[in-house]
Amino acid sequence: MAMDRDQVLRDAAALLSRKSTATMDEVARAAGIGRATLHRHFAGRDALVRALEDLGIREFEVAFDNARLDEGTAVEALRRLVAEAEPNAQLLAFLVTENQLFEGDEVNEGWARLDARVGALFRRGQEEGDIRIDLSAAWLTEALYGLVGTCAWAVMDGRVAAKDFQYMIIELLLGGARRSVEK
Amino acid sequence: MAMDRDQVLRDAAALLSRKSTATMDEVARAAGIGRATLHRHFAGRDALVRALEDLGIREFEVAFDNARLDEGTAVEALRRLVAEAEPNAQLLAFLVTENQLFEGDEVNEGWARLDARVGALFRRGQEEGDIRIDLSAAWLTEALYGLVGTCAWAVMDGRVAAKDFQYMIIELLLGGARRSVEK
DNA sequence: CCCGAATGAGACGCCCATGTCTCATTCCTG
DNA sequence: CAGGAATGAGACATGGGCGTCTCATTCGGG
Repeated sequence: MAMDRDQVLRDAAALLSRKSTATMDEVARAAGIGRATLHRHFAGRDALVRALEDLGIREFEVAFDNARLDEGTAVEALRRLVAEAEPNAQLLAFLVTENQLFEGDEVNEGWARLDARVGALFRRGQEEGDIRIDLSAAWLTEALYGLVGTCAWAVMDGRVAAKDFQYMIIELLLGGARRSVEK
Repeated sequence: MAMDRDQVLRDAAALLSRKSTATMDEVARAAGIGRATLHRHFAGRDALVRALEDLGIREFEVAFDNARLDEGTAVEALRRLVAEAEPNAQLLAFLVTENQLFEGDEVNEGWARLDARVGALFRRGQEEGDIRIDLSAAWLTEALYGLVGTCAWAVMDGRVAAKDFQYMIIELLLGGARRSVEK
């Protein structure tokens, strides 16, 4: 029928990224379907959020695959990763803040997988001597998520130009704000 | 009487930082007062959040003052700023995510003042030649907030040691993750 | 010591989002 | 073209949090 589960999830993500308290009715309208239909496919709001979580994890698994994190230097891989993640930055921003709600109870294992891949990437960079070892891989992982989410918000609010998304994140994350004579 | 408005706000902030959906009843219990008393002092949940916003802005105004943003180099001032902001990092993390809800309607002007001060600090650093000019002051401001919030979450989740708070933020923000031969 | 103000506990009623259900309609399928 | 499945719109009951109120109790100033 007209109902495309993944498209509905994407529409829901687009709305909830901006207004995390949106009603099921608002989500349904945003997706162009009836509230009843929304409930037929997602047992409830909770199930919808879980589905969004699954979608996000799937998207980022793919993004990670496309970024070929194992090829080239870790720095190069990181650049590719940010580029691949950009289309789903809003979804990430939503899920990161939403996850604060899941207080320990049954956190989706997918996040651990993603964390592990990002963490491994930073560790590889550290072993190769390209990434500082005084900043833990765990923190760099969190910081990457945080910066992506922050930049996604900044773009939505018009404080950062959309075209600068990748540059702002990568340059700050890798090079920092301080101006150095020679890197 | 026993009711200390500011202390109640601090208790509320401590709880809401961890569980942003906490009930008015939970907030009251966390503050050690009755729900009725809480309502007597704050017209409603919305008023409570606004009061928290005011508290946060006041705290950061003071933190900014204490950091003496105009003294020394911008980089030094930034270090002092992060140090001064640390005690209120959780509150900032809460307010930053909560502010996403205030969709344009009557945003507290205090944020603009704070933004202006941080932005001016980064611009000063750029003019002095210590801060990169290819990263806009607006983005650096957002990134600072984002990193502080992210690190606060990471500390709460135990992914970053509390004692490393300032170091992780300042070093990443200023120096970036990339290891350079000489700065 | 006394009196007034503030508090805590609880009882309501209200509102809104949720989740379920029905029924007419539309759409695909065979 | 006919039948069945899926959808949309709406009605309905429910729950939970919110806001208000009352009343007994406690605290503190005079």
